[in-house]
Amino acid sequence: MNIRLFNTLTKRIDAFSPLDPSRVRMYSCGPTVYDVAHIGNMRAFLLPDLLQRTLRVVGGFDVSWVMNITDIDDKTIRDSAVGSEKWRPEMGTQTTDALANLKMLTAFYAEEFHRDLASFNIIKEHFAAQPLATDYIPQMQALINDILASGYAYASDGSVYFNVAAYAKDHAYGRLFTIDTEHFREGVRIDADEYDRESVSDFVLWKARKEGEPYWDYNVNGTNLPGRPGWHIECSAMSKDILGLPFDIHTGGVDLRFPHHEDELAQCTAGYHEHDQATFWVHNEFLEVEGKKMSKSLGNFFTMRDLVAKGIDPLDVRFAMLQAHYRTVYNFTFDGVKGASAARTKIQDYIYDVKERSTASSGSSTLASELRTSVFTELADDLHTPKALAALFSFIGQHAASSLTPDEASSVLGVLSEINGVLAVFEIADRPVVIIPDDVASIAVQRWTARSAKDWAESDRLRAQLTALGWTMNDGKDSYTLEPMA
RNA sequence: GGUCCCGUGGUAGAGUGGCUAUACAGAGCUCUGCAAAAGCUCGUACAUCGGUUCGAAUCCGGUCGGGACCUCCA
Repeated sequence: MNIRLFNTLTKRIDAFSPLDPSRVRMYSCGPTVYDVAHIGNMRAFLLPDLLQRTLRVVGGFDVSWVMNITDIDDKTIRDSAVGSEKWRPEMGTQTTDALANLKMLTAFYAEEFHRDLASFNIIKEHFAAQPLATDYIPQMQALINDILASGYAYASDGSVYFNVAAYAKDHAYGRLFTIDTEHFREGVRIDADEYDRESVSDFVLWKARKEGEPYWDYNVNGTNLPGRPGWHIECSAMSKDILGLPFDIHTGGVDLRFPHHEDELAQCTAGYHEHDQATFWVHNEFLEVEGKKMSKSLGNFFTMRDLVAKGIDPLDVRFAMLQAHYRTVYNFTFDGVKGASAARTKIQDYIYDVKERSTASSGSSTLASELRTSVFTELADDLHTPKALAALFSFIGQHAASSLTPDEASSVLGVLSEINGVLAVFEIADRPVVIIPDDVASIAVQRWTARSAKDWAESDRLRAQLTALGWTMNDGKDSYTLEPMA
């Protein structure tokens, strides 16, 4: 099925097709590993996951998905410095080697990051690579050299800056973001002591070493400029090295459109002489919590760990996020997650029921292909997950599991499995076997006997006992089932 | 200061110039000894004030509110 995507570069929904028909190459801006992921981060990681899954399952493409890990920046340096309050014993023992300290801190949070991704069913097998910025320093330095050679950068006090004005004379700057040059930065406070650059809009490619910070030597025309890479250069160099330019899709949060992505693009044009770093740029909107911007000061800032500690299943959060389109602000609420949990359970139960009715065969049926088409059409339309879920619910409402023939059940199950290949919030499996404790089982037997004898008083007494033990007894026509109460 | 986006029922969240989103929660009904499950039905919605129109929640403008970017930020 053909996939359409909103492209920030063209500012409209375009039909997608990969440059190389054999595979889609996709790069996602990943986390800066100085802390555990919050739910806003999770939404940003959910978008590329949904996208790559949709490309595979709905589009039928092979996907090479790369998500970088930024392990060198102001925050990771700050938090890994000797004497940092953020240092935790689990990270190891700090030494006078600043780079080693940085590596310990970032390795610790990278590990946490992988755990958070896994809890969201974003699985490592889907990644072609998860490169660390510090492993690509030579490539970054080479790119900066190329940009210098092109005349779009200058060195100043040991740092190297990108010259936006010079670049803008020859190339479009502001392709992903409409820059209002008339009022650019008017009224915006600028840290006066921070820069030696020629223009406030110039951005740093290489930052001069500060005492006590990790650094790499960098030979520029015979002069050593010890320092570290700027943030934007990391993604340009890694995406080119791993995927090659231009590649198909670049993803990130809306906040990255400018300056991060705009600058990545400019660097690739200036240094690699590629007009397009990527042909499609896809950005997810932010989320709010209870209608307000998530912030620590408002007390509505939640990490995945916070939610898990509250007893929330991360997959319920994933499901809740699927109910909103990725390009709209999503209002995260605890009631919403509770509702999402109920809704997810309903579909999961349906899947169990269908599985029970299905045969081993995996044929096709009109019903199944209707379901497939209705859901896939929505996913193919700029990842419209809310409509995809609505289509799924409508199908379930119209086709109770009990109404399906075994062959239909088999084919429907196959389609549900395909759908779950994108949504990734269900399990396609037999209903888990409930382990019934002996005392519960024996009371149930007694109650069934009493009930069969129409001894309602005794029957109700025993039901109360089961309820007290946390079990619900469901009376059927000829038999009963027991299930633990939620 | 500039440039944008959004404001839908108890909640989350689609969509559309006149025709059921969907889900959760709630109410009623059916089925049941009772219950559970399941099925059926239902409810008060489109921030506000004007304008355009035969007709607007949907288009235009003002107001109020939330948010984004211009500055590290998913």
